[in-house]
Amino acid sequence: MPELPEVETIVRSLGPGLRGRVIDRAELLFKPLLRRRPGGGLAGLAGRRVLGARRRGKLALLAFEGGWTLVFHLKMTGQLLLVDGREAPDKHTRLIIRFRDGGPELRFRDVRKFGFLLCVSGVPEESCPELSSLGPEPLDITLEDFRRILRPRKGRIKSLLLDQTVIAGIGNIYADEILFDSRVHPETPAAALSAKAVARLWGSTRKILTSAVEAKGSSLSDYVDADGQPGSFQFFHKAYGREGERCGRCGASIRRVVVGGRSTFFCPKCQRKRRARMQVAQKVSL
DNA sequence: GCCACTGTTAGCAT
DNA sequence: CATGCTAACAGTGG
Repeated sequence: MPELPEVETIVRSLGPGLRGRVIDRAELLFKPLLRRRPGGGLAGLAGRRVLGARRRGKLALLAFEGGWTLVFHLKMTGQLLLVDGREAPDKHTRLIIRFRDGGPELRFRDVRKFGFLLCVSGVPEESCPELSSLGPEPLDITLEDFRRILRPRKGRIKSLLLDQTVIAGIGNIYADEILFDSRVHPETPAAALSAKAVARLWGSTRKILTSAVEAKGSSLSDYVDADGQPGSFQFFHKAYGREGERCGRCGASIRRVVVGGRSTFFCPKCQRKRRARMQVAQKVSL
């Protein structure tokens, strides 16, 4: 489930262990992993020093001296791990990068083989569409801009939160948690959201993603950080994966439906489609 | 064994 | 263009 909080955690746990080290060689064990190599291929990595690791959307970027960058997408089951080279790699290891100091090596593991790697020379935002097509970062965008990107959209809000060209880094788990927190029904057309609902959605996005980063992400099956440590945000999920359990706010039973082909968990009572109207009616009757 | 399901998204159909 | 569905892969659980 590497979404924004998981990729952020991976990148943070990678930086201190990689910065300043010089590559000896890279061994590509699964050729299709390397989707493009405008920079000339992985052989050219030998002798290059790591400058740092950063994140954009769900992509992890490793920057090297000389303007080279490795861009990883972990998709569903990808892992970036720092491990002792004496440990034998398993059959899911797709790439190994060794360093001249003989210290821990960087391995990319990916059970389902959906992940990919790009090797780029120059500014990656300028040369790869995988980066330039991404929408704004959800933790950087202002409420005003958030309104602006949702207003013209006809689609269902959940599908839009998952659309990386609209906003980058949110996946299925955090979309459900954000919608639950903001009490917005996942199937609400974006254009139909009230100004208040959009403001709550923006606030919940910041709140959920920030606390998920603090908890080092959600570990449900494969995700661990570069040191092999799981995150703990799964213990704080209030909607995702909780079908049939009690809603922590109102006690109703959490439901599972399919929205845009994705499992969607929500509270049918807290997250109503025409909530604003109902509330007015209730207030009046009081 | 078979079928349904899984965190993502590119690519195709509508 | 926007939106919706499926396949790509491997593993797991019923």
